[in-house]
Amino acid sequence: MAKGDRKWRDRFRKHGLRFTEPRRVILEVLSDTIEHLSAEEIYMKVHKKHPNIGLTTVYRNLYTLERMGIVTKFHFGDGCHRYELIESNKKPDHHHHLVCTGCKRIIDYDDFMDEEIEYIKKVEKALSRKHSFHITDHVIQFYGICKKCKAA
Amino acid sequence: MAKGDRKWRDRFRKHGLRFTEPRRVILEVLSDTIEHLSAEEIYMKVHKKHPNIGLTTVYRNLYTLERMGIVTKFHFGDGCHRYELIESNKKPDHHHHLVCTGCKRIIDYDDFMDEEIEYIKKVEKALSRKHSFHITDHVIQFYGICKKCKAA
DNA sequence: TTTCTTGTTGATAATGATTATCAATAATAA
DNA sequence: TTATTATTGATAATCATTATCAACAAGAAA
Ligand SMILES: [Mn+2]
Ligand SMILES: [Mn+2]
Ligand SMILES: [Zn+2]
Ligand SMILES: [Zn+2]
Repeated sequence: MAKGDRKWRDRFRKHGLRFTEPRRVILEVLSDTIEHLSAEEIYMKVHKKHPNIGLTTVYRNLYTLERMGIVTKFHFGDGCHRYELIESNKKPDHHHHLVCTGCKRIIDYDDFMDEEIEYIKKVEKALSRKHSFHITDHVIQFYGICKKCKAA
Repeated sequence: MAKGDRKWRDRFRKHGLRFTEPRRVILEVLSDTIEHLSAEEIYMKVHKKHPNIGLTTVYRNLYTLERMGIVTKFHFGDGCHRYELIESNKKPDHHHHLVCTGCKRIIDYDDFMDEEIEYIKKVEKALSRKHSFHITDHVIQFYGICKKCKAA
């Protein structure tokens, strides 16, 4: 087992789960990309090097990874869910999205997070108080037209 | 034709479309609710008084209404889309959402819009500049546990 | 090691939401 | 009236996602 895999192994173990080959490969695919892949797309990448791993297994494990807090599932308005590693060395940790309604490109950003975090904290506090609502998460997405689509 | 319907009629006409009975009924259902209904749920309400109107027609017209800028389609994480009149006398005009992950309740809010609008404007401007991205819309949703679910 | 228990997988079938087809019908224009 | 075009409802089809289930593999117990 590769060195870095030890960490994953332990993490799965803590949940009473096993660190299997399909899981390793799925995590590899997610770690290697900057994109926001759908289950199908992840499956295709997995399939190239490991044609024996099935689509069902991909779906199942994405759900597992979600429950473990390793990946997040998004919905950007095309007909499917898209997955992203929560901690990746290819992306900012917590970030929001710009979604181009033209070409469906998704842009990660975290460069105005100071203001955003401040705002979010404020709103969360006020909303929690007013509606007795315990906020655990949020989704912030801006839709519009990207550079390339504007030019075209 | 009822008085208020004249306005709708004209609005459809401007798009080269006709103000039909199914469309009238769908708009009626959307106007009368405070909820965030799915196509299926809208169909059920429509069906009660007009059993001849089909589900396909509901879907088709929701799409039409969306393109006309009369309704918005949301996705709150359960398996379907939910529709809301953009201008309603039962709801704040532009608003954001609190989504309870326990009971799936959706709470509209617009009571911190001053801060939010200010923040959104700022971020939009900065993002537009930095990524040459023309922002036309946004989605802001807070997820968490509502009052009732907390108590239970 | 052998056995036992339990998590995991892949193939397949099933589901559920949404769309495409298409012939019949209704509204508008000519 | 006639011609044109929009709309509808029934039906079948699609697409993403889940449920089933028997075969398999990892880890624990003996
Ligand atoms: Mn992202
Ligand atoms: Mn709402
Ligand atoms: Zn684009
Ligand atoms: Zn709740």
